[in-house]
Amino acid sequence: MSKELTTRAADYSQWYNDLVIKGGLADYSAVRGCMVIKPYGYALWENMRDQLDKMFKDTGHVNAYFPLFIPKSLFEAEEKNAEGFAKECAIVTHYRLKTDPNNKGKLIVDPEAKLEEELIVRPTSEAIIWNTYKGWIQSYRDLPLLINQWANVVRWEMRTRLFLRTAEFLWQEGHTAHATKQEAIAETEQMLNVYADFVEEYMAVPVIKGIKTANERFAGAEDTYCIEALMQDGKALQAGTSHFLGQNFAKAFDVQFMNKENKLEYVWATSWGVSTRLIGALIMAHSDDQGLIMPPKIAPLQVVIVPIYKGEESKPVIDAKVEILVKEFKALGIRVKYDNSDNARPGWKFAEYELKGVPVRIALGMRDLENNVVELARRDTKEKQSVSVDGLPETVKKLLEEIQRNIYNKALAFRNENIREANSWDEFVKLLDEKGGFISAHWDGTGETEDKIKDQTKATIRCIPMNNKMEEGKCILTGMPSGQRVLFARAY
RNA sequence: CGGGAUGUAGCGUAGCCCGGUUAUCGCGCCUGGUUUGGGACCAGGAGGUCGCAAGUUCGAAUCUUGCCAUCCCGACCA
Repeated sequence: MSKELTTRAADYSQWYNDLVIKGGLADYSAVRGCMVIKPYGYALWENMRDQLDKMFKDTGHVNAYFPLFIPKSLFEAEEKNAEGFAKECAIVTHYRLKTDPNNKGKLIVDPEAKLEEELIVRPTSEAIIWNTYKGWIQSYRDLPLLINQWANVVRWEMRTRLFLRTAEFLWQEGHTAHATKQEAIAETEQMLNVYADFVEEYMAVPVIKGIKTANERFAGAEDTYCIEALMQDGKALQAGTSHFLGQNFAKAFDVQFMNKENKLEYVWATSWGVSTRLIGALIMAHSDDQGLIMPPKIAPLQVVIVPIYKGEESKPVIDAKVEILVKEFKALGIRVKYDNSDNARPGWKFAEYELKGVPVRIALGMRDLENNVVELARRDTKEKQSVSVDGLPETVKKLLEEIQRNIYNKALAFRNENIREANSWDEFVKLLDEKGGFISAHWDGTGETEDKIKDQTKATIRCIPMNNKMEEGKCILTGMPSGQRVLFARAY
């Protein structure tokens, strides 16, 4: 099997596709715009999901599950939200097939099985959830309601890309209800921080926390908070969003509660989500021309051990030694695989596990055993060293931590090098075309100007950074006064 | 959804323009052997709805039409 990878310099998009496919994360499917997540990719998602799930629960949330289908009348209740998603909805109109009388063996939609009311396949679940919450919330004592669901959603995208934008994808969506505006805003901010902590600490991808402009805001939200990451090609990627929904959904679905003063009030809402898109961010933030680079904390496999044997008699000796090591690794909670399969030689295995991004590789043969050492190779720097077998699990544990730090620091340095200030339109355009990355610039605060900049350069305002420095200046396009810089970038 | 490209064994491909024996080659796979410190070698072998469906023809991988999927560019997009 040819495992030649396209290089980043030759064709960045193709490089990305090659990593996803040849790295065994996902496959194309027979369904337009939908992909198959393969076991290796799904194991990565499971590790991400499990950690996030723990963090959600640590902040007081519980999981539930709501239906895939949403009656059209519910879907349209919150107008802005419905409008925002209308163009990308899949709709169920019938509930039965029948044999084609004119073409035996083929099926057609039974025209007599038309639904009274069409069902929308959820692009997000606010509608069905708020319709349900109406029945669950009567008093301030029922609040806050802090629920998350792990689910699939469907958005009928015109153009899809593996993990980054597919018609169906996996995600989690948190939907909370609160008695006060302040509490809902605090929740929105808290979950943004949870996302940022997760992405930085576990995925080793540095993010910028910020607030979206009105143009980029979630349909139906009062405010959308986001974390933005930078990819190696200089394009930004929205890695997660957290929305303060105000009372928009409470009013649309008539969700009121009795407060302590015995007065009816509409509840305050938030929603927040991250998706399998994060896997795309992970790939594009760290990987190189040899393949994927997995951050140890969420890598499906942290360590692979490859035996190097000469003749049949040495194999059992190495197997026996490794068996002990594997037990020790597992005792320390290290995800390890011993690949003693006989159908590939060591060199082939080395290349294969580099492609898959396994953080640490251990090779050992008789020569090593005699000297009580192994060859320890790290994926991020490709460095190899000979280390003692004594205390090896601890050595590896420390190395995994070091790799996690290193790839984060590398991504952070790259991100920081690629935030540049622009003080004129010419400079802005030049930076965008020649360097990419985030461009920090003044903007007059209007949607019109933002649209014009987007039309002319394809750059959008990624966010207004949190705790942004206030600074008088002039909008790079219109010259109108501006009180702070915002971050522009071309984005995925 | 518009423009461009692609689809032949698990992967990568030749053949297609100009229709005509048994569809080419490499990798991988299976068997046996030799091997194993950076993508091993020898010998033998298996594997094909030529993306799908109609049509033209004595005859279609090759020509025509429709459809499906993928990639790139655009439009679109929390």
